[in-house]
Amino acid sequence: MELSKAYEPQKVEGRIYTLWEKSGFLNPDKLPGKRKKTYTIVIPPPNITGFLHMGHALNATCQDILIRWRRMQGYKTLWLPGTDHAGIATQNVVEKELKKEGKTRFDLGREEFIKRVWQWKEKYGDIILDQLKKMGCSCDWSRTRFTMDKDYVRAVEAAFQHYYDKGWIYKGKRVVNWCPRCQTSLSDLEIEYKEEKGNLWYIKYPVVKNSKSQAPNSKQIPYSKFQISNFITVATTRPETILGDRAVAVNPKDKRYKNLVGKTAVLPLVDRKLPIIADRLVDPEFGTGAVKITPAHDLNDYQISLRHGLPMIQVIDEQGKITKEAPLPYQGMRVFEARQKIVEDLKKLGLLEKTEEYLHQIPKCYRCGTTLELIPSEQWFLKMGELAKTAIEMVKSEKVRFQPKRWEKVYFDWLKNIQDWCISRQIWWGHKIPLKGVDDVLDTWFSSALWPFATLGWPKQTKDLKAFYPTDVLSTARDIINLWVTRMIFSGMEFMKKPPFKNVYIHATVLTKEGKRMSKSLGTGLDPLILCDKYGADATRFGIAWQIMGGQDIKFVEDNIVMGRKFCNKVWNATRFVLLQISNSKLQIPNKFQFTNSKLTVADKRILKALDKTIKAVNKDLEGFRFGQASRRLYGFFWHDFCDIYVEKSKIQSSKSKTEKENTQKILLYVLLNSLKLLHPFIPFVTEEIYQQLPIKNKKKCLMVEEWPK
RNA sequence: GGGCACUUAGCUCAGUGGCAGAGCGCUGCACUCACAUUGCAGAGGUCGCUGGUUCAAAUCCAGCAGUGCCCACCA
Repeated sequence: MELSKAYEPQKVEGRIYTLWEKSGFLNPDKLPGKRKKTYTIVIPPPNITGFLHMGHALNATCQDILIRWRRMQGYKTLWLPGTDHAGIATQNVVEKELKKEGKTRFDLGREEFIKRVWQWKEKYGDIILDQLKKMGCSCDWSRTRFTMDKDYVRAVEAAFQHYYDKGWIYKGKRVVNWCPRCQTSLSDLEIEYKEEKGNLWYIKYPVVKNSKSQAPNSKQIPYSKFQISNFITVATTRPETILGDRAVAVNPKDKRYKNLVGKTAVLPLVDRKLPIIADRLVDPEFGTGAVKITPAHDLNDYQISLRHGLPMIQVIDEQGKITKEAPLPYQGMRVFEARQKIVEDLKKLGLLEKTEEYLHQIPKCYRCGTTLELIPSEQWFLKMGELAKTAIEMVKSEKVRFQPKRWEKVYFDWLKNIQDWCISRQIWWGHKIPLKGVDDVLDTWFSSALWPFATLGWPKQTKDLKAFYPTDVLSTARDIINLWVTRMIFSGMEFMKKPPFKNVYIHATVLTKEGKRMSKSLGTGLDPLILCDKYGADATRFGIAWQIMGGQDIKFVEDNIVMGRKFCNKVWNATRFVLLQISNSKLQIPNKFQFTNSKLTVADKRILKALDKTIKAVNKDLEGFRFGQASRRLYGFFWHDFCDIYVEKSKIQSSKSKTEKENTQKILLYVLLNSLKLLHPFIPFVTEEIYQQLPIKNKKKCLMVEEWPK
């Protein structure tokens, strides 16, 4: 047999992936041998709008290394793939398409629009899964799931019903984050804050003259029907919301305003009476120490309003426009427009004391970037009390372990201050809330929360569910610890009475060389498939794995992929050398014991010992999710111990006896074969290709199902 | 405002108490040799700064400076 002079991944990868698919070994039920213990990973389902980015590539590499390693160790391994319908994200993409045709989703109507989304899904939804194949991922494609499959819909309905029957789902009018563009409420976790320059406006509110007192300086002012005595100044970043004001609040300990508490202020432009109240939430250090209270459009103010029994007035609607509750001149104006006019009007009345520049965090929709409004709205909520308690307990008792451990803190901090989960969304693409007369759909994460067991057939008690639940590892990004991981944990406990996984591996974030976030919109993204084309999928995987050190973020440099490519070529060529040394007739793979009684040279003993040490160390590394250490160890062993030292020494044969020469040949083949096995989880294509071409007798059908070295 | 990380060679990073390391890049030499995607040799570092603990500190402790990320109701 003949290997080309250099390894050419383009000629190999497609063919080898087909070999794996045809072998059936991606499916745990078709793996050879008796396999009692299972090892399961469910993939974090990428959005159907998604394309593979470096984060996916890294996560896919980690998961595939683990799965291939365990598969070779004799586990019944399942890596279950799938995609998420990603409510808002997908709806937005399809809406953008419609926009090109000059249409909105309302032109089509709900039913027609959803049809459109399904068409889109059928056409593009699986692209990202094909990209995972290019990376060499050994998922069981026969079990691919989608969060809106018929069976999955049943799981979502069953889960909803369960919570409903328990009385944990309720309807409530709350001030929620609202995206005027997506026309839906959003949960706290779906907000992104962006720092923007704004102003802090200081506005003078007249104070009504106490009817009993005879203050000499009281007067009637032209713009108010009330007699006023003096003014109280409040500071605000959003003057347009004054239209919805219901009170002015100060801190109860603030001496400056002691006399004013209990009196009444007048809301400029509206001429509404506002009680002046005291509440501990008011920070006397900020602004003037007096704050306007707008219960309908601010979360703090809403809290305060509950304590003081203040009613809401909604002055901003779902479109982000001023409502009819406001005075006529402002009605129908967009928020920003109204802001400018109100500031002008206040200035004219001499009620604008001053304006300061102010840098603050503006809430944005994490899907479309539109500035969010806070508006009161009827929504469905899921009570979090018991569920949160269970979730905390699972991690505290170490039934679920975070890896690295420090991410526990993010998890606990969120759960300890948790609010009830707003599970309704006013979009069209998603799971309809299974109640009569409700058009809302469920938050995407409600269905994602069921992923580890709904994909295995729940609520039916399937064979798969019994065999593969709970899973072993969840490997995911840190930014969805609370959006997703937390919710899977309490859902798993609620419906399966067991946590959905034993380990949560929070992988590194891939940054640019400059330490910035990789993002498509900023043009700082890097397409892993381009790297695969340029250097090969193995090189890309190895280069990525090389950089995964202790969960530290990775400033990505291509240099490591170059290293990966060189390494694959080295493995290829070392094989060529070994094959030249051994005879052409098919050889039996030497077993370890054959060496123990033979006459071994110092070099022989050294390489065998080094191999042994490497096997043990790599196992330990992988058990601890230390992918970088494992790849460096394998690299060092193969390139230096094996190629530079042992192979080079083997070339000097003149002084050797016949036995020694035979030993050398056996050891070359033995070490090579074991190296291929050890390297296979990291660089599966090249090692499989070589294995397929090795002229040895007792071969398995694929290296993928060879026995892991012991 | 709170939290979590990070700072070591030109670049990207290992090393967590005992002679400063890797990959990439760079310099020189070597292609009838498995591999020039190679081999051999080499240059390159006050381990962010200041103190402390120790026989011994890149490593442990304290403080400072800088960078990044996350959370948060300061209007």
